[in-house]
Amino acid sequence: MIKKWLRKEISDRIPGVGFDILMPSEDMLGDYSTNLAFVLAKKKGISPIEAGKDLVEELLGDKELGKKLRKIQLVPPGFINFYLSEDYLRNSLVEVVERGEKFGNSEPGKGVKINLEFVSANPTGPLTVGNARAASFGDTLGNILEKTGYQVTKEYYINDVGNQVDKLVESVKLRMKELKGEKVEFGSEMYQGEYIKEMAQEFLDKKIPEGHVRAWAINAMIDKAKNSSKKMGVEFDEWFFESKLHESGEVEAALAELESKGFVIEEDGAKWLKINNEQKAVLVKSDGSTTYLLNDIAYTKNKFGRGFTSTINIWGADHHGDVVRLKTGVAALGYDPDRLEILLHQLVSIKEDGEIQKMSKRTGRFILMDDLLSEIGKDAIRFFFLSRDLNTHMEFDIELAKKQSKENPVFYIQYAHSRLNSIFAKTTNNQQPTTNDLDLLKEKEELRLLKDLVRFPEVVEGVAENYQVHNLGQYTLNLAGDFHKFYEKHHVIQENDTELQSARLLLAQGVHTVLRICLNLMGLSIPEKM
RNA sequence: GUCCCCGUAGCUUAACGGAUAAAGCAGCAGCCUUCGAAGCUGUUGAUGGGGGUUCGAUUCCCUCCGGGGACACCA
Repeated sequence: MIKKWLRKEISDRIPGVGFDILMPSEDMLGDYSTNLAFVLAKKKGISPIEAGKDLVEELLGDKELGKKLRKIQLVPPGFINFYLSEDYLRNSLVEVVERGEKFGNSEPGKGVKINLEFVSANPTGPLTVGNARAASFGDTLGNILEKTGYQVTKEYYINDVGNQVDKLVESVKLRMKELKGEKVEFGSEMYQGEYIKEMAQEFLDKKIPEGHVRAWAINAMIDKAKNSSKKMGVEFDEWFFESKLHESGEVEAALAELESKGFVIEEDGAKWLKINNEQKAVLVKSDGSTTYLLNDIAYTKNKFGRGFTSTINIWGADHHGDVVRLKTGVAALGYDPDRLEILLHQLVSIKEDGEIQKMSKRTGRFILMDDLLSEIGKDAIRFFFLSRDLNTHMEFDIELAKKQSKENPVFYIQYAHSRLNSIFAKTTNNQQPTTNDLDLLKEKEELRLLKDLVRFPEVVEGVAENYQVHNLGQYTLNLAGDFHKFYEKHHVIQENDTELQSARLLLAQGVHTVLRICLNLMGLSIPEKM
């Protein structure tokens, strides 16, 4: 990890100064650089060039540094640029190939248990595009956290209690009556989707007694969710039922604890959680039933009780108002609210006839994850979501998405991987790459690829810290692009130069390895041929 | 009314407060007699408006404009 190493080398020499290690976009400007001279200049009241001079001279005098760096330069307006030595880059390639799929594994998360909760859609309808966004993101974030040493449990919370499920059950029962020929009023507050009718028909065929419709309906919805998730390439470790919290008395216990600690006020026959001087939120309704808030507080306590160091919840942005409430509740129970991290993703809306429509399970207006999967495919969907920031607002135009799926950059990445396979398949003259002739790797495109590979562990650790999962997608695209450029210009297979072929084969293996790791982290398939 | 998010090239998106704002698609001009043209090369083209902080602002602050979302005894 060059970045950390540089930071240490610098701060050891100049303690007490805050600075950044940057990665310039232009090769000319170095592989890494620092703005330290600007910071120092300000502190001392001198020019950045003046301020950086001593440090650069000191660094240049250090022979140890010279093993990794070939050049250190102080350039106007005051950046200090570092250039990696070619030998260092070549030697790193050996590590990539030797570690294989484990390359980039690290341990900042060692011993930390994370509960990563995502999708958690109400079991009242099929999963939709919005859920696909959370699924793609959550699954990949989990994979990356695991690669950096965290122990991750991917969890799906099922709200199998409350108004919404009651309505679902009611809707199914009504449709069943309707199918039996009874005249029913099917109000607009009922769930309108076709799947309700299908369930009703199925339950009639199976002669499910009315008293069991509830359990059957919930189970059917969960099965649907499991199925869709699986097709998206997401396997949850834990499906957690809200009803469990009620049955075990954990909800009541949480309430009692909040009350005893003085955070609960009673008003209008309901019980409220004090948020601050102006705000309060209902915990127990006047009819005695509990709200999602109290349930969620009990749920979070339950997670901590299960030994998780922290919990990361991925929610749609429409729940942003709930963040403060839940954190307040959790803090009231005496937990550090920072142990509860809530990531919000902006909503995915549907564009229909040029109009933006809000998706709603109740009205039956939504794009299903399953439809998307069959029309566009898992890889294109996942990469579509993974290459965008969570804060990006998306208007999903399914026609456009279908058109664009053929041009989805994911194929660009997979193609690079297939091309590598072709190369390996052609080198049947059983030549195994050796590490002897790596000096032969000196073309611009080769060095570019080496730098990409060296940077990979930093990208992974970066995402594990800042949750900017799309950085990985961007990195992978970049790596694939650099490989395509190399491929056009230089040949791996060299009939008359076995040393060069050997060196390039090793480079090809390095790229192949990292591409596979990236594709796996993002849950994308790895076609050997295309 | 209060709060959150967004506004970057014709379109979809990038850019820890850093250097000449980066890609893909679309457009234009080229490249298949050597590992796969799902590729490569060249080219046109952008930070919504106005202030401020800073050595330096797409990024932070204020304001205006435009868009999305939340402000329930629904979850």
